[in-house]
Amino acid sequence: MKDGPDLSKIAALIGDPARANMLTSLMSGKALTPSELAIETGLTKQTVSSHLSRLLDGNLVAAEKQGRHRYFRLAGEDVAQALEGLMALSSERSAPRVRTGPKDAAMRKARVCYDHLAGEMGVFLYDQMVARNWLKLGPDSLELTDLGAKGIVERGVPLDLLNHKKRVLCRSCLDWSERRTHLAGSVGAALLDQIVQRNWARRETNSRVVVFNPEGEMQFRKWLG
Amino acid sequence: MKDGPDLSKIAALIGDPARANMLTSLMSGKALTPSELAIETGLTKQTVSSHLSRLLDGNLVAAEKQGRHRYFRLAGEDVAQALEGLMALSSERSAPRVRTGPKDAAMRKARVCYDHLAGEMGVFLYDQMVARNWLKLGPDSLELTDLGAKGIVERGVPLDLLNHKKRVLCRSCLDWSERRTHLAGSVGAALLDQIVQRNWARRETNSRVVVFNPEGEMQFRKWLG
DNA sequence: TTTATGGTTCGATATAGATCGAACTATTTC
DNA sequence: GAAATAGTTCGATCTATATCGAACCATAAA
Repeated sequence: MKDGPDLSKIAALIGDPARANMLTSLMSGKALTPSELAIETGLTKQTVSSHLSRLLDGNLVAAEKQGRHRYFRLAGEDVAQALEGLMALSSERSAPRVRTGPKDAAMRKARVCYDHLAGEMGVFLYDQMVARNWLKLGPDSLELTDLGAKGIVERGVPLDLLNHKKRVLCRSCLDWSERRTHLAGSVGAALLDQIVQRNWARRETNSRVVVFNPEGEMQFRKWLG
Repeated sequence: MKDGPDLSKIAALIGDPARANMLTSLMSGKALTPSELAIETGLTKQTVSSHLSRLLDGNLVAAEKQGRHRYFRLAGEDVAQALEGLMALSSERSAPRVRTGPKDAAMRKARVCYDHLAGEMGVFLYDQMVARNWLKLGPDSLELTDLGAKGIVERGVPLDLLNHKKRVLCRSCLDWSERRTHLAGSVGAALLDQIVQRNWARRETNSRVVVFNPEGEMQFRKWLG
C-alpha cells in the first residue's frame, strides 16, 4: 500500500491550523512578510518563522529577499489549485462554518484565487467563455480557440505578451464556493487585471475579497454577455 | 485571514502517515475491513479502528456492515479526486520516492483511480476521446457529445443505465504520474469495466495496479485509435 | 451452549511538534 | 558610529495524539 507518492508529508504540512491560515492568507496572491503573517495569525514572529521554513522545505511557498524584508508567496499556481481543492472538500465534508457573515457572502460573490477571479463572478466568466466557444479541450488541459483569442484581444488582453511566458495560458480550477470550474492560467490572470484596471471592481486590502461596484458589474456582464 | 472553509481539519486528517496509507489503499476502489487495513499498514486492529472512526467523522470514508464484517470505502469520487490532487503536489514538491521499483513503473503505466483508469493508459483514453470530439466543455465540467455517446454505446457501454444514476457522467481528474487529465465519472468507470471484461487487462489483487497483457493493449489501442 | 473471530472502547504511555522567551544576525535609519 | 527594526536560531515547555495492551461486544461457527 506504500505505492505512489507519500500524501502524508504534504497534507500534514497543510494540516496545522497556523500554517493553513498562513497559506490561506497567501491565496490572495500577495507576497507577505513574516511580520505581516504574524499579525494575521496572531502568533509571534518566531513561530511564524519556523512554520515558514517548513513550508519552504516542502516547496509550498517561495521566498524573495528585498532589503531587510523577506517576502513569502505561494510557490506556484498548482499549490493554489490544490488548496482550493481541499477547501472544496472541507466546505462540504466538514461542518459548515458557523459564522456566515457579510464577509463570507462577499467571498462567495467574488474573490481572488492566487491571481485570477473566483466565486460567483469567476464561474460566470468561465461559463460565458465556454458558451461563446472561446475555450476548447486540448490534449493538455484547456485551450483558447481562435475565436477566444480574437475575443480577449479585442477586450484589451495583450495575448502576444502572454504567449511569450512559460506559464500555461488557460487552466481550469475548482471553485470551492460554487463547486464549479473557473478559469486560471495567464489568461485568467490577465482578465482579472482588466477588471481592476477598468475600475469595475477593487481588491479589498488584506483579504481575498473582490468588490464589484454596481456599475462595474453591469459593464462586466455586458462585456461578455 | 479566517475566511473561507477551514483547510486544516481535513488536511490534518489526511496528514497522518497511517491514515494516508489507509486512504491510499482505499484508492483501489475496493471496500476493506479494519483487519485487512491493519495488515496493509502493519498496525494493530485497535489503532486502525480509531483512525477509521476519525475518517468517518470527517466524512472521508463510508462504512457498510455485512455480517460481522464492516467494510470501509472512500466516501465518494470527490475524495478520490482530492487525494490524487495531493499526490500530484507531493510527487513534484517532495523528494521523489526513493525506491522506483517495477511496481512503481506498473503504477505509472496503468492503475485504478477509485473506479476508473489512470496512469499512462488513462491519459491515452482521455486524449483519444478529446481528439475524436467525444467530449466537450459543458457549463458544468465535462459533457459527452452526441458523437461520444454514439461511440461508447457502440463499444458496449450501457449509457441508458448510466443516465439513470444520480452520478455525473464525465468528470476530469488530475493524474499524479502523468500530470495530465484523465476521465472520471460513471463513463470512466464503465470504460474500465469494458477493459477488464474483455480481458485486455486484469486488476492486481491488493494494489491499484492494472496489468494490460500485450494483446489486450493492442486491442485497446485499436478500439480507440 | 461453547468457542473462535471481527471489531470497538478504554486507559496508559510515549513522542512529535507547536509555541514562545531570550539571544543573535542583518539591514536600515539617524 | 548608535539605535531601531526585520528576521532567525536555540532551548524549554506543554499539549495533542498515535499507539498498543487489555477488556469488552457482536456475529458466526461448532
